[in-house]
Amino acid sequence: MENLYAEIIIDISHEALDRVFGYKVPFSLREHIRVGQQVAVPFGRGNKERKGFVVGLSDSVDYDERKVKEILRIEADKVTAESKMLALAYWIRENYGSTIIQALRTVLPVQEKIGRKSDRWIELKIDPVHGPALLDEYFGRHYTAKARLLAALLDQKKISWEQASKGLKISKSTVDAMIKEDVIRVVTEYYYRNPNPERAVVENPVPLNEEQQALIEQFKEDLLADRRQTYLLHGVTGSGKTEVYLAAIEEVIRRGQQAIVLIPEIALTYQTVQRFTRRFGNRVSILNSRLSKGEKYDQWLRAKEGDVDVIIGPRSALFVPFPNLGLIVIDEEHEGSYKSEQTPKYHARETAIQKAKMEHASVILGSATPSVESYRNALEGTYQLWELTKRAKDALLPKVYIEDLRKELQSGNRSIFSRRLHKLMEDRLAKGEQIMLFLNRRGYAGFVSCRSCGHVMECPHCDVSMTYHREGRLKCHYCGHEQLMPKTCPECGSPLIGTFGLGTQKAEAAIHKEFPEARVLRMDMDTTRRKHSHEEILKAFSKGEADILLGTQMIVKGHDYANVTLVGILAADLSLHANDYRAGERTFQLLTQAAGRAGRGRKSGEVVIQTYSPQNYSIQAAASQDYQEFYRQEIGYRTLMKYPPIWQMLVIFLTGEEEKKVGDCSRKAADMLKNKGFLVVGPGEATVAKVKDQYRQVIYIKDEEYQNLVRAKDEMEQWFEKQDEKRIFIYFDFNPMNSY
DNA sequence: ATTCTGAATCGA
DNA sequence: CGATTCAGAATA
Repeated sequence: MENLYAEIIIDISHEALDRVFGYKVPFSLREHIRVGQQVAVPFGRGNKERKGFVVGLSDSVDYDERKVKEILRIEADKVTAESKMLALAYWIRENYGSTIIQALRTVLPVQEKIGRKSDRWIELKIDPVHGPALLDEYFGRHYTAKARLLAALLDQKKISWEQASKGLKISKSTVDAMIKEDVIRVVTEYYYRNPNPERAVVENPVPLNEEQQALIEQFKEDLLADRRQTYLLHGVTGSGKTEVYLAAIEEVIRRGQQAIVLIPEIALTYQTVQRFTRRFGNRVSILNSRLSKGEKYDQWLRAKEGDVDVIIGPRSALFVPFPNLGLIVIDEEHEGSYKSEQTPKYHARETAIQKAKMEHASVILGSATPSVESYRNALEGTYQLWELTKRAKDALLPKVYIEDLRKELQSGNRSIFSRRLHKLMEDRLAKGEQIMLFLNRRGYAGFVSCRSCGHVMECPHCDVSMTYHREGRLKCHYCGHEQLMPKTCPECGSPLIGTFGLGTQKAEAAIHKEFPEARVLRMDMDTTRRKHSHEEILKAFSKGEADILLGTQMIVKGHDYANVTLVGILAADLSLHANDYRAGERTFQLLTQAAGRAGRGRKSGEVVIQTYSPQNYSIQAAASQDYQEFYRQEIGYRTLMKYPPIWQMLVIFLTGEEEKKVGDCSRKAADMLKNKGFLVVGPGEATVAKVKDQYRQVIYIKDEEYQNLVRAKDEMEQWFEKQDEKRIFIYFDFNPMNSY
């Protein structure tokens, strides 16, 4: 018989090992080995045992046959990657830059098989007709334990092991004896761990309005005509996007297919799951990092075995192995959390579209403020544009004021509240209506500096200012370094050293000072550290336990409060001055969403946006709730500056301990790339030029074609290999979501 | 990532 | 000159 060989990817993430190795399949594994399985193999000079993925099987090997080693065994407790997952992993590696093993780990977020949970039941094996006779016999012989169990079984048919041992005090030997007598039997029922806490009470769907119905009709038509495409569902807050998702998923389930629903963050899981469970019952589950290993594995298995139709989760839930995927929904598709922060830095939206293409499924992207990329794709016809223009019920758009903080300062108002916001807050507090205050806390809130000499306290390992925390401690957000706040300035010795900028704690203090009667709930990193504190705070607020909810971006998402009639955005600019090309887009999205929180009930709402740049188009467009106008301006800027989505951009990020080496290497790399004809910007220092004592340089490459950037990445990798700089590390990020 | 190898360095 | 250290190569 011919030999069988396997192509194997070794589970070590290193460029030099980023290729297949041929191994002999021993005779004993011949029948069992499959592509995608994880195996143990001897590797390296010491034949150290390593894990690997089988990515191919063949009857020949492209290597000196005498040197080919044998596979040791198949790893039975590891999950197998299906071939479609392997294909997706290769696509991710190609398009985002990583080793294949990193890509494989990405598409297999659940790797470990965990033992199944089960219940043991004791059942009667004999015909109950003979029960009373046997019971008499037991009593006659004073077999009290046996009699107790038999009596209970005659009464209940089926008793759990738990109840038998704890409640009836039956020992295992009694059970064993009765099994031997063929009187009873023990059955083991396996069940899935279920992390969905919702009771499956299915309600009738809310009837769709005309707009929604038209979209679903088109979706049905496309399914019938075997057209699969990506739809961009653009609908203002409160226009009923979720109803469209639900109806589309229902169509897909009706055809025996399954759906994946991606949400931007875990905090939104609870409310989403609630709505989906009300529609689809217990065939809805969740998959996210908060689940235990066992729960994760069970959800993965349920999906694979067809026990659920819908899986809800963040980015990584994209990789659930449904047997017949019909639809992927990406809610709030503009959110930055859909881009992975670790290598491979894949974008869940693009990857979902690729996955859908491979599996012949549809994709629905939903947002009130679509990403510029997606909206452009929709306008160009790459995606199908779906618009929802009517707000559900009779809710009105809120009235929005822009307040110029420069003018406030000129007229002597040094408070964090503009006069208008102050007046409106007084009004709402008097009427007993609720207020949300939103602090766009990105950037320099809470830094410590000296009023005499201007010295700013910086982290000794990173090139950033340290943030003030309670109890006089200074913390670095980049490396976690902590030190005590000095009493005097370390530069000039002046005692006038203190915190500046606007943080949530400071804002809370200001509210207490100006509105001493108001009850305030603060929601930020500090107050939501505990597991469910997030939900608790929001629940308390919705129950009316506070008048004012003060918080960072986390308060603007998803929640509806009928009694909130005033939303204040204390400093709209902070996100505007981030140094990346998405700053305007992010500001528009944040402001639009924050404004959308006002007046979700009967009462109409008002929104006050406080800013130092009242003329900025992102702020203006957000105030008038005019997405098209924002898009028109933004796309003009992107075109002018050759930024995505008009052009494509690759960030090459180099770090190392020796400042000069990193600089030299970056310069040489940039020169090399320029010589190859790429449009190179840089190299330059990263925004934060040093983190954890590692110096950071960035090079930007722009091109009209994404594939050329992939080529640039490949060129860079090859070139870097030759440089032999062991102490420098490079990372790639395509069309980045954050600044460098 | 880990191991093995051979060259470079060290100490007597 | 043997022992020790270290960078480099190879991994099937």
